[in-house]
Amino acid sequence: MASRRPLYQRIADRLRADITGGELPPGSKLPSEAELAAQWETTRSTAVAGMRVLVNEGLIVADRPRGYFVRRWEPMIYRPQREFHAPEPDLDIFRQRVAEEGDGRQAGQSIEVSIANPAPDVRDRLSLSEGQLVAVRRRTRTIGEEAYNIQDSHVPLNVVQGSDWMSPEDVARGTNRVLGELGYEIVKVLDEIAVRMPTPDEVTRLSLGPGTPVAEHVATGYTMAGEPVQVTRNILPGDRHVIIYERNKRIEEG
Amino acid sequence: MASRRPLYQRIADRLRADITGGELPPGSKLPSEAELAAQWETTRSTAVAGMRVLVNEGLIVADRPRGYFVRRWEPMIYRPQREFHAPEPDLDIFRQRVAEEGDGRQAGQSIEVSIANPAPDVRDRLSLSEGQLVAVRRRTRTIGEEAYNIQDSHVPLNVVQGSDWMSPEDVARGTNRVLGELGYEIVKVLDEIAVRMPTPDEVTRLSLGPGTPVAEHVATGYTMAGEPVQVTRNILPGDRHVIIYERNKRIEEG
DNA sequence: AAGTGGTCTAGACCACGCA
DNA sequence: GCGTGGTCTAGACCACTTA
Repeated sequence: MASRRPLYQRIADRLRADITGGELPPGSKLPSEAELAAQWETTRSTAVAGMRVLVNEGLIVADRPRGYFVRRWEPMIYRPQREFHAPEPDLDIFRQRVAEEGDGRQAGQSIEVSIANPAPDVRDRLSLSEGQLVAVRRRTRTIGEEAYNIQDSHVPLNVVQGSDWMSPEDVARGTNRVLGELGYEIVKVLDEIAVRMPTPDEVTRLSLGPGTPVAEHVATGYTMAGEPVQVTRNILPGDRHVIIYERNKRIEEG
Repeated sequence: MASRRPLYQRIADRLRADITGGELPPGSKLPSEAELAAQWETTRSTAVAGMRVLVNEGLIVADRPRGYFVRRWEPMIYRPQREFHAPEPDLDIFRQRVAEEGDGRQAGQSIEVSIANPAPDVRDRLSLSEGQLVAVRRRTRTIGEEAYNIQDSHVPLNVVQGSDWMSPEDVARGTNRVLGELGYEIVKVLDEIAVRMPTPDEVTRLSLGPGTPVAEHVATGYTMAGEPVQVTRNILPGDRHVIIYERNKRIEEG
């Protein structure tokens, strides 16, 4: 019997089918909890449980007190590879996208620089000994009021102390070039991408809705000598980014 | 006042702090719902709501009727780049990992081949016209009884019809080499990685717990002539994979 | 048999934004 | 003021596993 399936899940199943099937396109309004309770001859609590399933799947959002709506999906392109070439590559895509939309929202970023004890995973990746400090460059990219992603770069303090790397402003020539000028040109990068649910801190900083996972992209930059000099952690909300790479066979085999 | 924060969230906050702070290490048992309700002088329903928060964050799992436990995190390395060189690269890592664990679980895979109408996004990426069919090679990798990831490869039917590509067995020399032998050597690959919550179908196929996001990795392979010949979609559960890339500056600029 | 989480009922009061 | 979702209470019955 299919009716062994709990009622709140059957409610969710039905609405999910309507959404993926196109009967309820992105942006459209769903029945209210009270209406659903009536339709299914149950209480509001059970209807609430059904809606919660879809919210946690990232399919719908509650816009109180207007109601539930089918979520829109408009990801931005994210290309880790480009960062080698242009100083602020995806910020360009970023601005371009907003310009295209013409909705008056401004793309921007804010930068903070500080000195800190590295987190254990950063210390590991930079092969630092206990007590060694790092400079941290924290950048938040925004569109309108909304934060789009967070990037934290970490470099051993002795490498960048007193340089432009620590300027809390946009460095036009790119911070990687600054590292090069300091004698620490990055020639190899290791990218690690993990997928997880956000921490509560990330939820507030990125104003994430429930059911929105994040990609955590950690790029470790190495010098010619094979020494790690920079660890950059990007937090990318899943509903706003697609990560893109290109690979060429001949080059990789060369 | 901090007590403006809903009670069920304060319950979740407290337990989350104990988990991330190390007081409740991975694998340890949490209080039962009844115990929590008593401790916080509320009803079980509210305690349930608190636990649901942590479950949806992927921090804990309910192992009924034993109780709630802090989730363990043991990801596998996933390297899209390796696929150019070895035929079954991460399956090796796969087997190695299981061997290391020595827990008797067998790593394996099952393969199914079929002919189908391509999904719209696959048709797009392969630049097919309406009505053109594709061959689909669907592979599920397992450890013990548990599915670890799903891979669906799509190639225009006329390219691989009658070849080994369509054999529903492990092709030792690799399916990419088969494509090469057929005159469609892949020399460039575009990787797209999206992050989202799983569909109900994926939840059952991969036996995913709640609060587990997935990475959807779509690799489109191009021939020397720049024509797309193969679209491979990998679904990677977030709790079991870390995606790794390596980039070299000199090569990329060459 | 006891204890666990899973589901469900039938209510209640609240903050919020819109008409 | 009204309808929305957000939260909460005080119960209930169930399936399942372990002791």
